[in-house]
Amino acid sequence: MRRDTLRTVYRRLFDQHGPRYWWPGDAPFEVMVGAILTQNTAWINVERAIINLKESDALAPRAILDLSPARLAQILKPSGYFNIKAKRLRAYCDWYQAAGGMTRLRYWPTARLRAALLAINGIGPETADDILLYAFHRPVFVIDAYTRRIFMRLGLIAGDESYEDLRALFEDALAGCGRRRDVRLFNEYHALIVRHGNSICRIKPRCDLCSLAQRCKHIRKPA
DNA sequence: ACCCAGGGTCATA
DNA sequence: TATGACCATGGG
Repeated sequence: MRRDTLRTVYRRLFDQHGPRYWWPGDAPFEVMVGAILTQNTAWINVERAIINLKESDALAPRAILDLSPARLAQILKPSGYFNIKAKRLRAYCDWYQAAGGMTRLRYWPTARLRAALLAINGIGPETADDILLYAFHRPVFVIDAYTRRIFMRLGLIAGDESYEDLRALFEDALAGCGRRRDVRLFNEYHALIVRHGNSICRIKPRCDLCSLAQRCKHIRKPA
């Protein structure tokens, strides 16, 4: 994929939606929790679960580990898949705390950090990359379902590439402006993709971005 | 009454 | 390695 193509798409998205100021939520640990809870789930429901955690005074690894599995599941209920997610969140906290939290992990090189995240049960490539980019500020490009859909519709990818192939594709094409700027760009780019996939592209048959290419197909099939 | 959402794992073939 | 079942709530 050409660098200027990706930058053109970025500019279109940015002009259309403006800056996103991601990740929604503040502290790194809250980002991590959100990344796990948002798996195949609407963000609004994740927010409710995070509010529950805050109200239970449990938005911290130690506090989460102190909760019973049943109690944690109850707190996570609005985010769906609550039994699975309780287990995954607990597994994450186990690792996070054993590793010494941010004060230690911030010195880990990205490759090691990524491998460690992927080794946790319930943390797949997208969740790991969300955490790497938005909590650890590492220059990693997050690939999600929207990324595939939008760029497939633009005719820029086939759509059946592996996660790693796509990630390398985007990173290689976009990186190289310095670590700090790469992180900033990857952050905004993924946030814009989600924003776009979330509303406009789903509602309007042909949005401005999609008319970049002629192959704009609807997400919904005609009834 | 559908469809789907900012995925990931596990069991089969 | 490649599909399919499964997890589950809430909004449109």
